[in-house]
Amino acid sequence: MRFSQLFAPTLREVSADVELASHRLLLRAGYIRQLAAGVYTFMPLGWRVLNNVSDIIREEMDRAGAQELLMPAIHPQELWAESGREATMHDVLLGFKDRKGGQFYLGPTHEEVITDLVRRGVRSYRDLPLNLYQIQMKFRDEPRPRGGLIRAREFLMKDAYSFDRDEAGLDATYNAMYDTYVRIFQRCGLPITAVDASGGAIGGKETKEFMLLADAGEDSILLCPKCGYAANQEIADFRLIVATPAEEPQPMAKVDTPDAHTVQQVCDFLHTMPERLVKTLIYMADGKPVAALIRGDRELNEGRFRVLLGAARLEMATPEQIQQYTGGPVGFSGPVGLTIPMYGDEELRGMVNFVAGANAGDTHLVNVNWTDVQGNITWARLRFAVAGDVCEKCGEPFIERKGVELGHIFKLRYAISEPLQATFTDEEGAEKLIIMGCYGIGVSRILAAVAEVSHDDDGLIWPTSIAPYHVHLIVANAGDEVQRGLAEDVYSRLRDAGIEVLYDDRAERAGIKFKDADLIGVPLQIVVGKVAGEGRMEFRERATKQAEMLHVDEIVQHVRARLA
RNA sequence: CGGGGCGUGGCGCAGCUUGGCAGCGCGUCUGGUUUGGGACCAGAAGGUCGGAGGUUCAAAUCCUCUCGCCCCGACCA
Repeated sequence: MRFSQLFAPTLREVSADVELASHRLLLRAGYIRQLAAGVYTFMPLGWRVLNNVSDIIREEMDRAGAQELLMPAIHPQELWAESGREATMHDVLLGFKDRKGGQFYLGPTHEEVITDLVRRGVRSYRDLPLNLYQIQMKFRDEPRPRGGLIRAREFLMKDAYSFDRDEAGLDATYNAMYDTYVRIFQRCGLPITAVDASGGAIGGKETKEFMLLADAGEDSILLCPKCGYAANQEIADFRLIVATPAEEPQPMAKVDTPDAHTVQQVCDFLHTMPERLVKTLIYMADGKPVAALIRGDRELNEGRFRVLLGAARLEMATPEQIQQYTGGPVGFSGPVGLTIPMYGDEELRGMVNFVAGANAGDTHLVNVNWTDVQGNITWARLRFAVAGDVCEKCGEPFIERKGVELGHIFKLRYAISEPLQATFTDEEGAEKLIIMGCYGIGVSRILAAVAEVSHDDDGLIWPTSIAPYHVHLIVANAGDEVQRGLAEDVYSRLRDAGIEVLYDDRAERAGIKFKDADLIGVPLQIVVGKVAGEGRMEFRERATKQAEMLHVDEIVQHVRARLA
């Protein structure tokens, strides 16, 4: 490709509020342009990288026996109603009505469509197993798109869905996908950490997320430096260490705490610390009120709480509901005198003389002890693990890191096949539900992820496997006949050898071309300049900036050796 | 959803507090000098100041509404 014909408008500067390095550099180097919040164009360079990533994914998926297809992005509302996910995923669904008034959604994911397809096409155990995938734009109305391609509303995704006869079949497919994912990320040059994760709204335990550890990430990951255990904070197990109380219980007392409805306000007012306070959160679990008790400085793990309750829906109570069930306003709830079911975080059992709400306006209780609480409390692990908590397996303190989720493999089991009644007939003639798995990769997010981990002050640095071109050839002075002639010669020799080369033939000053080359980040650079008369040129590596002089006759061989 | 910020030639920004001919840098075009790390000189083109309404002799500037974008936080009591 001749740079003079390439549509890659590079930018010297971008808006000051573009913060992430990946976002800024992809914009500056002309890979992407934003059209609307979380909606981007992939320009020729960006699209080439995306296609290289897609090719790697295809090769590895096909190797694992999966088959590619392409499903519609437009989904009839009825299908989403049938699976029950129109309600649970309502907030992220983007859609429209057609001229007859029919409601459609733009696919945020394709379990419904693929399961509908398979239930119509699969009758017998002889038709299984199946593993079908596609690479396609997904549409999600993210409440807050951010960080460029890291969280977009329209993004390219590889999604695969497996259909097996039984658990053993699903296990085999799941394990094969795990290995496939490891290979894919490795080939993209991404250091990935596979972590235990939660199945989100669908539930289920066997699921792994493939995370890039980076500050730009939105998920919190807990890592054990000793045994290698790694998990999303949503699910991380930890060993509880309860300090034995050194204080004698004091008599409970009521105190006025006007206008103090947050933990911090109460602490400021009473001159105490959040860890001396029991916070009482009122939730509605499938319509019934429950209370979660947690230390003032901790965060409730809602997912864990929901699973503990066995509830399908869990939401915070409204101020009106809190008044109704606790007798007090928001911000003054406490375990003393509460009559709704209470669930306490295990960590609280060792607390003495703590502070809690009095279930009355502008009032808290001090020196509360568990003997003051009449109702029954179910003790359980309710809070999130944090850095410093110790590993369940080996007792080593966790390290906490941010992670960007690039892939997710997940045993769906019957979560979709049951509501959609996707069944098959087994050897004995019995009708059984198909057991499913799903496996996603954020393809466009990989573009950002690689940019995030692989760049320097001058620009991007692509790994050869997904770089838009292999070689960036520059003619320092395009007006010089000798230089020009040699550059053209090198250009055709490289192309004849099947090497993808971006040839900067523009009549620009050399400095501009060097800057653009470093920005764009093609891994190998060749500069034809002053010594062109001797048939020699500079060969250099973008990542290290190391350069050597080579003769035109050895250039193809040399490039090949570097690409191998 | 809550809070904050920003919308001004293609891009990045100043001007707004205190209303009075719309500016700067980059880019673009023309001519010349340059030519290995985002050159220099001279000249030129290019903007209904996001949109609507209002106040005023006069609005980019003040007021109201609205749309868009960015950031922080999201029912944490």
